[in-house]
Amino acid sequence: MKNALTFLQDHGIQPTAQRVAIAEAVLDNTTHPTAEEILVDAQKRCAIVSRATVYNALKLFVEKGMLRTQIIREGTVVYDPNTQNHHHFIDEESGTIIDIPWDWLKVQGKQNLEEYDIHEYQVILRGRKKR
Amino acid sequence: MKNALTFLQDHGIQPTAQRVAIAEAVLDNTTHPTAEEILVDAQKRCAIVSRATVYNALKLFVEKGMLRTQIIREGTVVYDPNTQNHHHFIDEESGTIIDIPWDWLKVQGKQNLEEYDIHEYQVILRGRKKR
DNA sequence: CACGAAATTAGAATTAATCTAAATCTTGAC
DNA sequence: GTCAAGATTTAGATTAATTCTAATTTCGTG
Repeated sequence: MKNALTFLQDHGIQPTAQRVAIAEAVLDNTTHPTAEEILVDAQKRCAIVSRATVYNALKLFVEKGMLRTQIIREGTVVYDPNTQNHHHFIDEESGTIIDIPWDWLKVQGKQNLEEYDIHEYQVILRGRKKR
Repeated sequence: MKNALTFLQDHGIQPTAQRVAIAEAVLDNTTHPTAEEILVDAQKRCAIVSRATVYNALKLFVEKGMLRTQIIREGTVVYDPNTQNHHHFIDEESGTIIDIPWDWLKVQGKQNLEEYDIHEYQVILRGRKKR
């Protein structure tokens, strides 16, 4: 369990009651929540938090490298506390987004892309999770 | 240059003046346009086309397998007339989305995903195009 | 404690997309 | 050819995600 207060400080972010609540709502959350979901969760954590503050804080957290956004769901941005390289699997039945460890997959053939300066990449997989 | 009328018929779609204009606007378009961009283009092609009709027609075209949607751009769906498997490169400077041929890249290690039933996947790359 | 900067806020504004219900075409049966 | 049934189109209302605005509150420092 990450300590939200320490985490904010480590990223050079002035901690406030609202930011701590928002950080707590997102830092250990592996479900790839939307801003709206984070708002609901943060409001449960005692602080008075407005929608605008959630959007402001998430934008700041991303700028400071504490979180990343992922463009994976139609119509809405999701937030990802996993800032390491990784891939994503999307369950087509439930919409659940699951992290896939970076070293599970290898992408070969990037020498074909010499016209491109690649900053980052990931594999996006869609299907169903077995059980 | 694909013939829009024939293309509609081949996909079991009743052709109308509006649908032909919309199909022409999207079928040879490799820029991954949004519905709004397709509306503007279709309206130039002489037919009277409303926004609702563009959304209706694009939804139908996707259902019939004539187009695919891609979730690549923040906040909006883009349409892709390339229904073959392929990857995407996104130029971070301009936002331009470029198709990368399927066989330029190989993804290895899918045996690590035996818990998952994979229907499709693609590599999404971000960076800058050199010139 | 006072002051200026930073943070928060409610609500308005914007944008993409969907919905609604009425108007307008087609098409096939006769 | 005529007409009803069904398909298509439409303007505008609605919804949802996000950003903006401008006023208020809180904070850190001297």
